[in-house]
Amino acid sequence: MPIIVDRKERREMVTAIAFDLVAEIGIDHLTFRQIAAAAGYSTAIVSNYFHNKGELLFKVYEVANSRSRDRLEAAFEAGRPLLDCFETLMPISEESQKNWRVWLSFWGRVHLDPLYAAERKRAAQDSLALYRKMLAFRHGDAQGNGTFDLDMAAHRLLAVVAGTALEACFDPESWSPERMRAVLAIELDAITQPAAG
Amino acid sequence: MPIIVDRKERREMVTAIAFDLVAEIGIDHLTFRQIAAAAGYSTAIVSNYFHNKGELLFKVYEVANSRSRDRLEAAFEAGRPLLDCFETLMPISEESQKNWRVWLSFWGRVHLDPLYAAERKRAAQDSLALYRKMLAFRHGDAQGNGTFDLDMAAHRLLAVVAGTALEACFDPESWSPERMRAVLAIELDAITQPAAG
Amino acid sequence: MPIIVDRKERREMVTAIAFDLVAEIGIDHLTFRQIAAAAGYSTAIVSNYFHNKGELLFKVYEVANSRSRDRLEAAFEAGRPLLDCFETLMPISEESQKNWRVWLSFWGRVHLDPLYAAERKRAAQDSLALYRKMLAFRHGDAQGNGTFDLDMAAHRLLAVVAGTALEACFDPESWSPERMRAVLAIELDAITQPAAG
Amino acid sequence: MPIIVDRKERREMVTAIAFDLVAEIGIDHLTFRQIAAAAGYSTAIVSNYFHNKGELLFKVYEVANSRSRDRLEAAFEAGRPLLDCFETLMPISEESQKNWRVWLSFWGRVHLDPLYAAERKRAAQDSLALYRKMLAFRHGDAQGNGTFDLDMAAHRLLAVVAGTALEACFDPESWSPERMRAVLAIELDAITQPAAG
DNA sequence: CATGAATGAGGCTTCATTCAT
DNA sequence: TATGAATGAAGCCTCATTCAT
Repeated sequence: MPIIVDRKERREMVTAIAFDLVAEIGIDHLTFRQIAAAAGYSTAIVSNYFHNKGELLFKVYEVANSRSRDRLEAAFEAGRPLLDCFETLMPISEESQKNWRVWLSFWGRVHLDPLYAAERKRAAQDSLALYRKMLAFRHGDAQGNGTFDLDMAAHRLLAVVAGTALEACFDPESWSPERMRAVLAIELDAITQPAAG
Repeated sequence: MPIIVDRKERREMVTAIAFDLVAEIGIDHLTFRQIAAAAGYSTAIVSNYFHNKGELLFKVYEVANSRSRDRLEAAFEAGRPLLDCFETLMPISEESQKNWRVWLSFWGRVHLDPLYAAERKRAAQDSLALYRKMLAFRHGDAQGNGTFDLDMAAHRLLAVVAGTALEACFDPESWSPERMRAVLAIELDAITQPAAG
Repeated sequence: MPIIVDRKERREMVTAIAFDLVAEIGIDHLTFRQIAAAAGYSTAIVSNYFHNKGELLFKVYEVANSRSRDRLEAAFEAGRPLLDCFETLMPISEESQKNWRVWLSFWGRVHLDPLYAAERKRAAQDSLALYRKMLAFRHGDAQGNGTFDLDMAAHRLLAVVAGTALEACFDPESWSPERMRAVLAIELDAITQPAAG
Repeated sequence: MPIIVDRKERREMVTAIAFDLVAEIGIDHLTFRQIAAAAGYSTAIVSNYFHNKGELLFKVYEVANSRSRDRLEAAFEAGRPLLDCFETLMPISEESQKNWRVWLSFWGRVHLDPLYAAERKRAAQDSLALYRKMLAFRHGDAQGNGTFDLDMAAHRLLAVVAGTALEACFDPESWSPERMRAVLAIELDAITQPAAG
């Protein structure tokens, strides 16, 4: 009997390697040779587990979305303060930085490829739903009066989180972790104020 | 007597064509032939006016930055309300949408290429400076007490503007022009409140 | 106690499967995986029973020759009229059609590979011998005078049979079964006429 | 000004080279490298003048059909006897032999590719039309009575010509030029006999 | 100044074959 | 005996770039 390999596991291994490579060298320079070298296999390893390069790339993109979502949800489920939760999304830790580099590598094709467009939109809606849940759970009391617009709050939060992290990716000196945390804190505060939100 | 050609003008013409093509088909599919065909010249038109493809691409990126900056500054100089000014940056008009698509196409390489990293940082600093100026000029009176942190306000604004536009690029149905305007309006309000900002 | 496998039987099974696949998809697209899938075994089924792909392919070609020969001989031995006998060679029945598709797939390499050249020539000589026998047996009376050239008659018949079937493969609408039969009939008649042949 | 090249002429040059190579080494071994080497250019020469390999191959097949048709028609127009005309189709001359090798290389894909199927059928109908014309012109007197079936005669001739040449390709020793000529002669005679045809 | 024919490097992909189990 | 994971060679094709004109 030959070595039995868990195909799913192998796919995830290759995907993880590709994920790191995309973060490190970008999509353009991501070749079968690069992946094979990083994985310690021959170039055919990719074709063995994916129909083509495109399938692998899309998987990498999906992983980027699910990983960050998982990190955020885990922090929330652990009962950590909202500020801490959203801080996990900032490009501070190694993991989160890689995530943002991968995202930036792929976002150029979102408006060109319906597959990516759909996945990006799905992820955004997913985030909005989670944000609403988080805001409602922690600041449920703030919604005492009917003026609090939860959906608007979630949208504001999504924009602030995305914008802060985005700019921090490009100008980390101007956006120190403390700065990001301060901006998130003050915005979270503003957003959850009944009168304003 | 040689044919007199305005090299600068020609470069700008080619750059503008490349700009539109990047927005339309992305960097990956941008070939010399595409540019030549769109320009009505031979493929050598690129080599003749640029050292190589990379030089042209970087020029395109610079144009993306300068165009949006120009639009914003023009609106401000025209005396329009801040909200209107920042609205010009949202992916609503054809021009602004193209701008965002070009940005998204290039941002994947910012962390890989020091040239792009420097230009991106420069543009960010440039934006921050302009934002500070705009906030100070229009809401100078709001800074009555010394607690108003202009730099923090500019950073917040930068994040909100970028994040709103970014998410709107990917999920325009969820981010109608009205929604964008509403988010910008409420955030501008929050940011310029002496107590909060 | 090892598993007892009839190697010869297995080889024939694999060959038969490859035969059908060649007729269906052609040699170029015939892969180990295709064969394995059709046989319900792993791709190693081929390597286990043949030294390499070439050996299997040649076997398929031999089968094509022997099958058609068997059909023709069986019809003759059954005492059926010559016309009926040769009709079994026309691409009318499913089996015969497959046979022709396989032949056409392989004939392109006859002049490139001495192995195939030899087999093709052997099959042709074999056919000629059988045709002579058939003509002599059924129309022996027509050879009353010594002018009848049996060898020439066999050659003419070989050409007519091959040519009719060949053209029918490519333009079945123009070559209805009735047309084929009519051509064969009139040619058989002409060929076996003492004066003419 | 660069070297101006007649693209049509270049395409024909490459096609002719590919034609010879197909006859010499077969389709399977026909690679861009082979063609480039034979043409004295780089491998890109093919892509420069054809959209892809398939387009070139189909062109080669079309050339095979048109060349043989031209040879036959030229002989007929020159007023040569029918026997001489059809002799030009036999695999005797270098040119005709190459033609048959090319045909045999391609016929394996006729039933797999509608493009080839259509072209093969077209060529067959074209041949039939020409054969009818030739038979009618030369043996017009034989059609005095209404029993002569010109269409049937053309079909018979097509089968005989194809079958004779086909078998001669595979067993040239048994099918000497004299043998081919003799078979064609006797068949032409039989076919044009009013009573029989 | 402008052309476009030609190149060569490199990418993705397929597949017969090997080999440890 | 039978498996199927892994390989490596080779194929097609694209494209930025060069250069003679």
